[in-house]
Amino acid sequence: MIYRVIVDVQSQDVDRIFDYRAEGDIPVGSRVVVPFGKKQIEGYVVGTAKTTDVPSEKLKSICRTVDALPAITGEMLSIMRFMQTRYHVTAATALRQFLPGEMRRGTVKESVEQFVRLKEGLDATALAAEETRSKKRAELLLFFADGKTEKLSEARKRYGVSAVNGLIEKGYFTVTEIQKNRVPLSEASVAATPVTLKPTQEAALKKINESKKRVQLLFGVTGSGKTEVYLRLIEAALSQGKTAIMLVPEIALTPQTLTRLRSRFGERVAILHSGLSAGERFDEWWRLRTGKAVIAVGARSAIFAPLENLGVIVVDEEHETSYQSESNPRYFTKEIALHRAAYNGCKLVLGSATPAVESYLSAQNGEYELVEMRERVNKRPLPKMEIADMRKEMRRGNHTLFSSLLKEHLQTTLEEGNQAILFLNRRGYSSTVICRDCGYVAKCAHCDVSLTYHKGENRLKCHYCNAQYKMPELCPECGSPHLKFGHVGTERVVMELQELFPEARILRMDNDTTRTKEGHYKILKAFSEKEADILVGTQMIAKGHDFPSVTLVGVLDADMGLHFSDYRSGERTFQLITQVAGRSGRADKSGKVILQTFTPDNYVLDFAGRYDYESMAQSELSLRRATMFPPYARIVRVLASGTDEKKVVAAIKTAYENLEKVYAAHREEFIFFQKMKAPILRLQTKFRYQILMRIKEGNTSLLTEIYEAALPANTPYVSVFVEENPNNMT
DNA sequence: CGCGCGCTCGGG
DNA sequence: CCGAGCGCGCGA
Repeated sequence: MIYRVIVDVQSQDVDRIFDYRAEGDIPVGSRVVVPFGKKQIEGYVVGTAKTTDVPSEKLKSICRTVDALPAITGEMLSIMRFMQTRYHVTAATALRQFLPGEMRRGTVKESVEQFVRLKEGLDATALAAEETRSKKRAELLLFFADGKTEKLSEARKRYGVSAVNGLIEKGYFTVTEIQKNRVPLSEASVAATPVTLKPTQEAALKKINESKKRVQLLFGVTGSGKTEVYLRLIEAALSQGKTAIMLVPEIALTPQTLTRLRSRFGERVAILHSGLSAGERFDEWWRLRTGKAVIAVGARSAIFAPLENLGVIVVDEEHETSYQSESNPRYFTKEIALHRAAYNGCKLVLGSATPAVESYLSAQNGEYELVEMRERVNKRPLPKMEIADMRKEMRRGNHTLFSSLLKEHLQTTLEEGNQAILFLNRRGYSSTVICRDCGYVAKCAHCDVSLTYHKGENRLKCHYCNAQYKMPELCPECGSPHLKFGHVGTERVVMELQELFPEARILRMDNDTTRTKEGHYKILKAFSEKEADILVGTQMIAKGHDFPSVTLVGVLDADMGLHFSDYRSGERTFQLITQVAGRSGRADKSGKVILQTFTPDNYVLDFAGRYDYESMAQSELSLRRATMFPPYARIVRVLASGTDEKKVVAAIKTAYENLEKVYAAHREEFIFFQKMKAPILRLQTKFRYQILMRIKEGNTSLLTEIYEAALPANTPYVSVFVEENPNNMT
């Protein structure tokens, strides 16, 4: 029998099928070891054949299969083909998404922790004296002289692998294995609390179930109880013997979400996300692949969960940009979800309080079913928003970060024993350090960006590559001591806030305070247990947390982002404000939101202040239709990046020459076509040049031509790739 | 003249 | 991606 094999090498050069022969019967989807060139490598059987064009002297035999059960299902092969044509990634790259990394590396043993100790009755001191040839061995023996037990990995780290293994071989040590418990959050398996559905939830469920459409856009205001609708849909799928995937954006992967699922579905839920240890990830994957778990929950990559017979796919907070992968393989999670839904004949449910306008348009077109939930579960009105005009504040002589309106409300909130959240989308103390005398700006040595001052550590940090520098006392250019700080960050907000309210207990939550494992969770827990009065944070505090005592939300710079030239900035600002506002007045207390801005009459703020999503969407869509931006056009960016600027320029030139031919042949399909430096020329020591295009929407063959023109410009020194509607244009 | 590195090519 | 084969440039 001839087996058709994809070798597990992520390179365009070997992205084709290789034929092998083998005795016996190897199921399609099996991982196999095959001879390839001089070496043996892993591959995937993607098909069989009776004959082959390969001359028989070249044809080699499969060495062996790797797993007891084929790792790759028929559906995965179908997704693989989809990804190959849609995103022009290699088959191996696509297939890798389906397997936990530790499975490919064969390091799955991690669940077992090995320990060593000296064998009983041995005299370590005497043995050490005999080890005259190796100092390491002698030290090692003395370390264990008191009979202590240590992790094998730790002993190897301290005394070297060869010394430890040598003495184990000599029989001086006993090695024991302890099985680690790896079911994450297993303690949360509480019995389900039956919830009665509110009429709006009931109606939404009914509409989804009766709809003939594949994609359901569940548009529900914050607090309308979308999660319960998801749970019911999942429940219904399970009762039909089917499986389910629920995706949440990275940041919303809070223990709350997981606990809720676990408490309803217990051990049938498997969690797939980056926070798990290698062993945990493998175990969860295996439980799904073998059918022990039937619900996969996780961020973007969980769309590749090894489930068969899907009954529903849920994408929560569907507007979140984290559903778009920004590194290889670059894919759109919702497109893959749609492919899976179609393959399984099940529904794809996209949920949001502020859908992406693209999705909203699809709903208006009738492509998606629009399911609305306009009422909050607690029947409370959405918190009232007030706009604080910071220009007036300035004129009145208030040069602080806080408007008088916000100060007043903070005061009363604190007096009433309630909590407040202040939102500012910039971390650190100050985002720029400028010399008043010569205009010098502190810049990163590896990136073309200015450095952010972090007062706590008294250091300058690059937010793009994490490089750190010490804060100069004098200007490095002219020696002036007059260094001033530019834009304010969260760290400075906390300091000024503390001066204003010396009694208040303030917590800060941003990338700096959540760096440690579980730091994120700890801060949220502390705040929800009322260990603090005010929470100051960036983006990450905006998502789906439920703090019953929060009655005030302040957005310190509501117009930030509106000044970026990104075509989505208006929509994003609206989404962010709506989401932060949703943190206020969740339980029985009514809430208040204050938007501080220098542009109070901006239409986006006006729509946001009135929670008028439809008007925002209509106005955004007509603007984008007029200016030919997504969803009416597609932005395609070809980026070349590498450390050698000359080579990068050469590569972008090659790509440009190829693309010019495509442009010439389809001029009427292009709205824009230009070669240029990337907005940030250098990032993490790599130079970046780009070709920016905008093409009319809906021409997939043109898109293919663009990929095929651009990708051959790749070299070993310059990576050239294609991005569609990129989230950030740095 | 010899070696080393960098580029090209093939892998079933 | 990785190793083999080969050509060219530099150093002894």
